[in-house]
Amino acid sequence: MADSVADRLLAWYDQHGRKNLPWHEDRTPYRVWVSEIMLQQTQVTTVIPYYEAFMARFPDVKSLAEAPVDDVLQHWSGLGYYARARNLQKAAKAVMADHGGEFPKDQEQLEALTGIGRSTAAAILAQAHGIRASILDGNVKRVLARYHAVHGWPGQTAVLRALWEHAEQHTPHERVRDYTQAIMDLGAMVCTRRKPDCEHCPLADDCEARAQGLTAALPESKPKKAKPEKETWLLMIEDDAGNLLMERRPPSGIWGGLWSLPELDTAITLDELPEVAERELGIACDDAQPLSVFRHTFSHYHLHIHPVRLRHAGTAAEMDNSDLAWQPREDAPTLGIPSPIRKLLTQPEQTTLL
DNA sequence: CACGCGTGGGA
DNA sequence: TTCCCAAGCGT
Repeated sequence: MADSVADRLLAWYDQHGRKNLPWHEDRTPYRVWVSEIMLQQTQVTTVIPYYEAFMARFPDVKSLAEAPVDDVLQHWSGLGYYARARNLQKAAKAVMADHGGEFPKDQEQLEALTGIGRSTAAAILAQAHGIRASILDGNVKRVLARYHAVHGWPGQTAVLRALWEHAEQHTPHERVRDYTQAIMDLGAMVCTRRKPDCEHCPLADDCEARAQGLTAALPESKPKKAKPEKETWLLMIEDDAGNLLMERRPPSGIWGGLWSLPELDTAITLDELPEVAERELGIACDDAQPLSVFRHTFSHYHLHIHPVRLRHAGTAAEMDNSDLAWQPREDAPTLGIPSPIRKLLTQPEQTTLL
């Protein structure tokens, strides 16, 4: 009989595993936690520079808890899934208020923190404390779905239950920290979604998917729907000094909590625009000019964006509305701004024409 | 439970 | 150009 899955993964990890990622040094619960949240649905190479900057600005839970939310969102700007950033700070405040500034070493209490689910809680326990806990991220799901030839899409309850069961069965009692990293690394480096490198896989000998010729077919993926087309109108209101009017988006929905251009979700004529802007925003403007329409693709839909330029005569006064702010067009470094909007502001001529 | 939530890179 | 995906979680 071959060595256990854990033994083979650990031996492979010693030879080939990733050990020099930024969050591998000084594995405090805080540093592990921030890395795990950033890495949710986000690739390692994307995360690295964000992680470095975030840690420099917010070196510990206390600094994160006490920071202005716009400061946190600014450091998340471009990473996507912005609820993660808001939840991160909410959890940091809870750690300060309810746990004396120390992360609980308990799965249940970790999961009670906003944004920490079963897998992230386990990762913190295993990586920061070496406590035996099982993770099940996309990499592990793929490895286990193939090794055990689990059919069905991982969103299905029965499939998820089976995968969690396998994950817990394989988790060793020793070297949990390395094992957790090892099985993720195998999924990321060998047992990849496309073109898996089975020749160099330590689990190939008794991999069920390999034996049955199902490697490419597993894990199965959810049947997808066509992306709907949506439309929106964005107001680029500029004053005489070249400042643009920005508006904070509502906390839920796309780009929640970030700063963007004032938005209208219904078409209106250019003639009506100044009146609507005055009524909705309290800003007097004129000279409405349509710019080139462009299309931005999100995960679940396409968005046709109609930018309209408006002029605000005079220089902007202080706003009494905290969800509106005048910002220089070139750089708005203290605010979290979504990438497509940032692009529109800084290089409007380079946006794709329709 | 199904869906909403972003972005940049690769095929 | 277009599609798909990558260290999930909240609702």
